[in-house]
Amino acid sequence: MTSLKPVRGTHDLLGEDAWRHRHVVEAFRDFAGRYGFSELATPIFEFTEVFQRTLGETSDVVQKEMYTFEDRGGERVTLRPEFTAGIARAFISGGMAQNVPCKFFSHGPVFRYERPQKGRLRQFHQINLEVLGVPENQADVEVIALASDLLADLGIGDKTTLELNTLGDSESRGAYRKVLVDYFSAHKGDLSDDSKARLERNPLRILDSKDAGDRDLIERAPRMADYLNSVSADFFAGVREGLDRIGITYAVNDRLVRGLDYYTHTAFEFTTTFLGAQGAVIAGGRYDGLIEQMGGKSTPGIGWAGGIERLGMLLEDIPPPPRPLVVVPIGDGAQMLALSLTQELRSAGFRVDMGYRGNVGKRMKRADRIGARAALLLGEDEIGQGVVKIRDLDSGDEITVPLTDVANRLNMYR
RNA sequence: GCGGGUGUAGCUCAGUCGGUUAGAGCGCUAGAUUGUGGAUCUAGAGGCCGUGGGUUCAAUCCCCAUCACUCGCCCCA
Repeated sequence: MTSLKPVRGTHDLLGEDAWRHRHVVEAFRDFAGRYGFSELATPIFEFTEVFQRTLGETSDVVQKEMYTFEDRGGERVTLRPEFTAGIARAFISGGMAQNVPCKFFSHGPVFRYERPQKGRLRQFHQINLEVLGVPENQADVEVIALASDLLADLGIGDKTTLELNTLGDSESRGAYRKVLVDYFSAHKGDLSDDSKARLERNPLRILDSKDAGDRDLIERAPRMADYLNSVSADFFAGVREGLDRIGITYAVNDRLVRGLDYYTHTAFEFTTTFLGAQGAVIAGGRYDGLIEQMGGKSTPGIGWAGGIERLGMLLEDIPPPPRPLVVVPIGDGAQMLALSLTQELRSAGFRVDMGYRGNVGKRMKRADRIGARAALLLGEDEIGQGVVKIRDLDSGDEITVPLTDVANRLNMYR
C-alpha cells in the first residue's frame, strides 16, 4: 500500500457527481424500458481472448489499454474495456440465438489504461444498448432514436449533434479499404507519422486524423460512398429515410470511422463541443459479423455505448435530490416515541432522518444543512397532548397536529 | 506513449525579490441563544506549502526527479 489516494484515473463517486451519475442512469433505464429493452448484467471481467478476438488485434484498446492479469488459478482475464464483447459472449454461451431478436441494456464500470484527462478516466462508466438478431435497418433507426430521446430528456439535445456514416458490408468495406491504401500509399511522403503507422494497421482511421497536413490529403481521398455495393447503399438509404421520417436530424460525415474492428454498415456518434478534446458522448454502430466471428451462429447486431461521466458533465438543470423530513425529539423522554414515529413514517414511504444527538438548536441546524423540507418537533408538551408540531423549513410556518394524523398532514411534502 | 501548464488549510485562492511565528474568504467546531434552523457577533480547531533529492548559513519559494491534476496529441464513452 503506497498511499491512500485513489489509483490514477479512478474517482470516488459521491455528492453532486453521484447524483448526476444516477440521473443519467435512471433516465437511461426509463427509455430502455419504453423501447422494450431488458437488462443484461454481464461480469466486469472475461477471459482475455473474449476481448482480444472481437475488438481486433490491432486496435489501440487491445494493444495497450486493457487491464489484463492472471488470476490465482492461472487464467488470463481482462477487466472489460467495453460492453459489446461480453454481451456477445453471453449471447452465445447462453444459447440466446434461439430467442432472437434480443434487446439488452446494461450499465456499469469499464476500464482502459489511458492517460487521464477531462472526460477520460481509467475506470469510467457506460450505459450500453444492443439489439441482436435484427438484420433490418429498422433496428438502426430504433437505437439512434432511443439515444436521441435520452439526450433530449437529459436537456442536452442542443449541445450534441448526430453524425452518421456507413462503413458498408464487408465486401464494400474491403474494396474501399484497398482503394484507400493505394491512394495514401502513393502520397505516403506527405502523411504524418501517426498516419503512416495507421496505414499499416487501420487505414480507415487516417480519415479522422486531426493533423493539419493530413487534412488536405484526406480532402482529396476517395469516398466510401463511391465504393458501396448496392446492398450497402440501399441499407444506408433506408436508415436515413427512417431517421428523416421520425424527425431526427443528423449530418452525414463520411470521415466518421470506428476504432473497433467489428463494425459494419451504420456508424454514428453523438458529439459535443462542450467537453474539449473528448467530443463523443454516445457512439455505436452495426456489427453484423461479430457473433459469427466469435464462434456463434451468424447473428447481426447493432448497439451503442454512452459515457456516463461525459453525459453527467453536460447536465445543467438536474432535478434536485428529494428532500427529507427530520424528526426532532426534545428531551430524553421523547427519544423512544420519536424513534417509533420515524419508523412509522418511513414505513408510510416518507424519507425521514432523525439526528443522533444534540439539543433542539443543533438538531434544527442540522436539519437545515441537509436540506430538510420540514421538521417534526416532539417534546414533553406535545407528548402530553398526543400531538406533534410540524415546522415548514421553507416558510417557517408551524402547525400542531394529532399524532394519529401526522402521515396525512405530511402528504404535501412527499 | 508524447508535449505544455499547475500542485500552499476540507474548498477557492493570496503570499514570501530564499530569512526564522505561512494568511484570507467560505466551510467546520463551540458559545452568545440549556423547546426551534437559515442572519449576525465572538472564540477555536485545522497546513511536514504534493513527495523525494540537490544548491544554500538558511528552501514553501531556486534546480532535478517523481507523483497527482489539467490542456493538447493519441485514443475514445
